[in-house]
Amino acid sequence: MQLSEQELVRRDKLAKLRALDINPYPADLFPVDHTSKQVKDKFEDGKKVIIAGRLMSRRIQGSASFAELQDSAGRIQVYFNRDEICTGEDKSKYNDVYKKLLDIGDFIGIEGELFTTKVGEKTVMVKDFTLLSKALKPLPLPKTDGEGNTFDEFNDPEMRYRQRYADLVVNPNVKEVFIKRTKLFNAMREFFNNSGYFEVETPILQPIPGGAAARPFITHHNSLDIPLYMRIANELYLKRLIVGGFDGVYEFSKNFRNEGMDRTHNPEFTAMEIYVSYKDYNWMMEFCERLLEHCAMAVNGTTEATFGEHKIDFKAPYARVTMADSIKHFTGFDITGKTEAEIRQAAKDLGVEVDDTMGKGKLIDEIFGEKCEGNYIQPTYITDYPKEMSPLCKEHRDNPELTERFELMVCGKEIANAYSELNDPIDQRERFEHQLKLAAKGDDEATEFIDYDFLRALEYGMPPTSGMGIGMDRLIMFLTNNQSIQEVLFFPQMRPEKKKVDLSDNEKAIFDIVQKLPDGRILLIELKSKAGLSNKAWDKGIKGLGKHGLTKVEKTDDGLFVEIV
RNA sequence: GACCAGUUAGCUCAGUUGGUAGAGCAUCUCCCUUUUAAGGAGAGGGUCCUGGGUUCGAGCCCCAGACUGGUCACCA
Repeated sequence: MQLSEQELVRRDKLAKLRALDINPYPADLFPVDHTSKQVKDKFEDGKKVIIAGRLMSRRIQGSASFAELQDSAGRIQVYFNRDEICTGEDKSKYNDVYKKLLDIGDFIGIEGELFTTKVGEKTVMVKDFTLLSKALKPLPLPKTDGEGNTFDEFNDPEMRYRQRYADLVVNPNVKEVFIKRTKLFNAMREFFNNSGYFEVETPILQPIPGGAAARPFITHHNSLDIPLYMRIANELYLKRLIVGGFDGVYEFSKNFRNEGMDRTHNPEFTAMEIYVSYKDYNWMMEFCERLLEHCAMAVNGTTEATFGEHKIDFKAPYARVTMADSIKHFTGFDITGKTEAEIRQAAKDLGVEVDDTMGKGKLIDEIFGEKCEGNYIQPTYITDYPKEMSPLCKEHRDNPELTERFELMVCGKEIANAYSELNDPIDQRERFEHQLKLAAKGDDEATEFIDYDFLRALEYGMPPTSGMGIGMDRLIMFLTNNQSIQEVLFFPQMRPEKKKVDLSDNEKAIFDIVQKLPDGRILLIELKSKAGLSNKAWDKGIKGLGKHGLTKVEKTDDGLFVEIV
């Protein structure tokens, strides 16, 4: 492993600390009694506090120094004064340990007294300090001035996502996003629990990946010798629980889809699904808007949110538009009562790309996606989707071509999807079979598995039920104004980091020659001609060997020599 | 999958027609007892993403590749 100069310096300091009999990684608990925030909130001159955290900045002025300590709650200024820390003759704890052997990033514990500086900064006067953990790698440390301008921000997305731990230490706004994420989950859970619904866990490893159409991750169970799939949705399992007699069940479900990755898609993501018996989708719309209003308040303290250029308001109620009305409004074309051929022609006339594998439902969805979806900025329910694209949804009570389904659109993106759930087992079986036909025809969005156990459950009888799924990652993106899903996942999926090759071919070729020399030493010119490499290859090779510390070039009066180190 | 952009010191970034690789912060040494992007003086630190090619000479030009970001395509 190649260490940078700064890393070597820190390892050297580690050794010096040990030589002074200071354990850089002590086992003892440190009796912290205040956070940085508590120090500031309950500030009293002269109060004794014990705090701990990372040393994040230092301004050393000879025998006194100001520094900043960062803990989970923020930062607090601390003041190191030589004569306060070293009350006797021996000043080495300040002069050597503090000034020379501590670094930015180290965890230290401090016992001190509160005071206010001449410029009015609440500060902890250090009476004694303890090294709690030495940092061997320098943090990518941004600086912020008095006006909040940040300099040298650690902002390379690749580095930030690969080293989220460093990102969280140096970018406080990143931590804020994840705090809000957890607040969202807590608020939603609280809302459901207060409504009397029951949080459950259902299988992640499923023999049949149902409840959605997506390519699953496949794995294999050795003892059973069967394929298993990582769930793409949990819908069919939650419905089984409604069959089993629960009134309302919900689950925060990590789902896995083996599809493309981009700004809004990660292979694993979190959906919340809830099913409530004896309700329909109209009730669910009312429930959903109350839920989101509650969550927005809990996360941001207001129902309003900014997303990119848009101001959105989660205050209930939300507009409701049927899909047919929406298409009519934005295209002038009325899909009501039209045949598949007529709709296909209309799509072509509107410039929407369609092909012959698309059924009626898919065609309507394409038109909606292309011409309408993007227009809904404020939360809006789009209702009454075509039957063909909703195989788990109950037929509309007034129109057999439609389903009782809504999606909630925000900023042109879907964040919730809900049905009056289909509970007619015979209809459900026919819909599944129809999906199989669509899949055979080439529709890659059609489900190609039939879950017969789920059909058996329905045959025992499922009460009328409304269910809803919410994309939690998307929702938190809206609530924190992040355009990328990677910003709201601690550890977004990345390609593995490339492993460094030990020696390149050029380096090997040259090193082989050097190794075979009787005295391990040769004129550089001679070695170059023996290697027979192109100028560039030679240059790269010999420099590379030097870097790896395998050979060195020595200049003497007789010329340049290469020798083995 | 396609196209565009990027990859240079620990971090953020410059880098001239192709001619000894730079700055700020960080690091190291010295000075400094109420500073706050502290200050002053000095020093060290580089696989210019990788591999080929052109050239007397490549961070820069050409080819291939890796990774990242963006846009599009895909995505119940």
